[in-house]
Order: sequence, then C-alpha cells, then structure tokens
Amino acid sequence: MSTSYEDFINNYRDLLAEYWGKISSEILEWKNQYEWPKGIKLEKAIEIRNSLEISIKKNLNTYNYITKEVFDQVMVWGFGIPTKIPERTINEVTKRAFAELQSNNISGCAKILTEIYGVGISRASKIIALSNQDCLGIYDSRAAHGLFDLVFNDKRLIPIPPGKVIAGDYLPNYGYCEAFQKYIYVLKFLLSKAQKEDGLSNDFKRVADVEIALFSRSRSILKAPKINQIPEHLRRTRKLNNSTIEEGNYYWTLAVGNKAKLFKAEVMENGIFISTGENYKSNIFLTSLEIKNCLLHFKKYNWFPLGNNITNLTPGGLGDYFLNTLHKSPKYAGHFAAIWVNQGLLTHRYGNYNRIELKVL
DNA sequence: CAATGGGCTCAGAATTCGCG
DNA sequence: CGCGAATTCTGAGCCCATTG
Repeated sequence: MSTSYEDFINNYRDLLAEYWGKISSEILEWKNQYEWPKGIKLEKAIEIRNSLEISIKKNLNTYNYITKEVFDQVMVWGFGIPTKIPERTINEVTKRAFAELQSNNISGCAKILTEIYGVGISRASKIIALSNQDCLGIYDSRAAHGLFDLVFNDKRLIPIPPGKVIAGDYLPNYGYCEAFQKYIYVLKFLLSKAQKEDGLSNDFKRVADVEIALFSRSRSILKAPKINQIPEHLRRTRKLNNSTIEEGNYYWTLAVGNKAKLFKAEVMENGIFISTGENYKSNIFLTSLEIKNCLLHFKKYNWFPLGNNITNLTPGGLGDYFLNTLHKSPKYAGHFAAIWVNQGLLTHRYGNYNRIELKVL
C-alpha cells in the first residue's frame, strides 16, 4: 500500500514549505500565462478543460466507464490526434481503472490505464485528472518539469516523465504511476498554501490550478527574454538597440554577472541545436545519444568543472569531454550546461573564483 | 593586486554570391 | 560555369570582470 497524504507531507513538510516560499510570489503569474492548446489563453483554456471534465463525469455517471468518443476528445485536446484504441478496450479498462479511483487509489488507477498499449502516464493522467479537477492535476513532462527544482538529497522529489521536449527521468515499470500519486500530494499541499494567502486564494481553488501554473512555468523557462530585459552591455555587443529579437528559445549562459551571454537553442526530438556568436551563426548540434552518453559519463562524478576555456582546458571538465570525446570545441560546453540546467538535468554552483561547477541530477 | 576562467575577438579559411 | 568579391564561419589566443 502506498503512503498516505499525511505521511508524505509529514516527511517533506519543511522542504515543501520552503519550496512554497520560493515559488509563491510567481505562481499566479505562471497561471495567468497558461495557454493550451497553444494560443488559447487561460480563460478559454479552462473553459475547454471544464467541458471535458463534464463529459467524463457524465460518462462515469451513466456507464461507469469512458466512451471512445470522450476518451479521444481528451487525446485530441492533449496530443492533437485521436487514438486507435478500440471502443471495447477503452470501456473495459476505464471501468476497472475508475473503480480504483473510487477507493482513492490514484496510482492503481493509472497503472490499469497504462496497461493499454500506447497509453503512458501522460495520457492516463489526462483522463484521470480531468475527471476531477478539484482534487487532481495532469502529470506530464511539462507539468512535472515545473517542479524541476524541488529537490531532496540532490534528487528530484517528483521525477519528470519523458516528453517531446524534456528528456525526463527514466523510471522502470510503473514508476510514473507511483510518482503520480506523490505528485498529486505535492499539488494538494501547494494548493493548501495558496488558499491561505489573500492574493492567491481566488485564483487557486482546485488542484488543477496548481498544475496549470506549473505547466505554464515549464514553458516560460524555455521562453525568450523580452528585449527590454536584455542588459545594456549585451544590447551593445549584440547590436540589438534598434532591432527586435526574432522568435525562438533564448538562454543565458551560467556565467556570473555581466559575463552571462545570450544564445539561441532549439531543443528537438533528436538532439539540441545551438546558435551563438554575434549573429547566431556559430552552430553546434548534439544528438540525443551524445547528450545521453555525456550525462551518463558525468553521473559517475559528484561535482565536476565546466572548464570551457579553450586555452587552458580543465582536465575532467565538461569542456574536456567536448574536446576529447565529442570532438567539438570546448567553448560550447557552457551553452549546453546552461540548457541542461534549464531542463533540470544538471544543477550548478559557483566555486572558487566563480568557477562554474556542475552535477548531474 | 594577482589569479582565474569564461566570453570575445579577429585573422584566415571556407563558402556563397553575383555577374558575364 | 568560372572567377573574383563578399560574406560567413571558425578556433586560437586574448581580454577583462570578478574574487580573495
């Protein structure tokens, strides 16, 4: 039997309270930026979610299961295309799954749904969470990534399921289903905190409101900074005074203070593409496999140096790996490190003389 | 003030352009 | 298509913000 809400919260109360302190000033702004599907703003997006919720509830009241029509409505909303799962399978499996949910077994419910070939936690949690947005939230790579910095003993409290953009944390078997339960506990706790604050209680009434904010946060992390947020020295070097920055994902390098530099990156399914330099014409591409092997290599170590200096290569640093294993210029180590920190794959700190040190999460 | 290291510069190389 | 010019790319080394 999995842990209860009370046990879980008692275990992590301090951590979660501290985390709430860290995010509480921003969480409303995150929620207000929510768009899903892309371009559909908060109010309308919530309307659509609510109408899906009504359909699911109607199904359950009438049949105790979900019809293919409603199931696929949710899939089209979430993924753009309906499934090829036969009506009978959907009926039979959702009937068993939602019986589990009746007895409050969230992870058990998810386990049953993910028995269906082609249904992972991302799909399962959409069906489950939309059945009751007061108490549940969707658990996918985006929303979980919104909690990427909720870390206990150097490990993420809530693992990130793999997604299209975010690699995620690998979990075997039904790991994500178990994690879904904990994720809901965290959302529930954050909601209880929000309800105690005057400025937030109106906007955070359901568990889904927290999920919405986290999903939106994950997106905002990868979003371009506004032109007026670019520091003066970078406007000068980048000749951005009179030009608008084009669309795309811009990141800052990890360097301290004014040394941080803006660059552009495209996170794709098969790898990451980076453009940097005066006109973003210096490019480098690393495949997903190269990235995976690189992170695997450094997972063996605790903290390791960035060391992206070209003239004075730091042995054992990420720059060293770039030069000698990937056969790329070590200067790009700084850019990839920044992306991976953004994705929650690495954590960083500043050592002596602000040397950047990294650790695989 | 010296040590440091990470971003930036700039010269040469590579590629593309443009014109007949 | 060929050829010189223009533009873009690249990486070796330099520059300089930051720290103790």
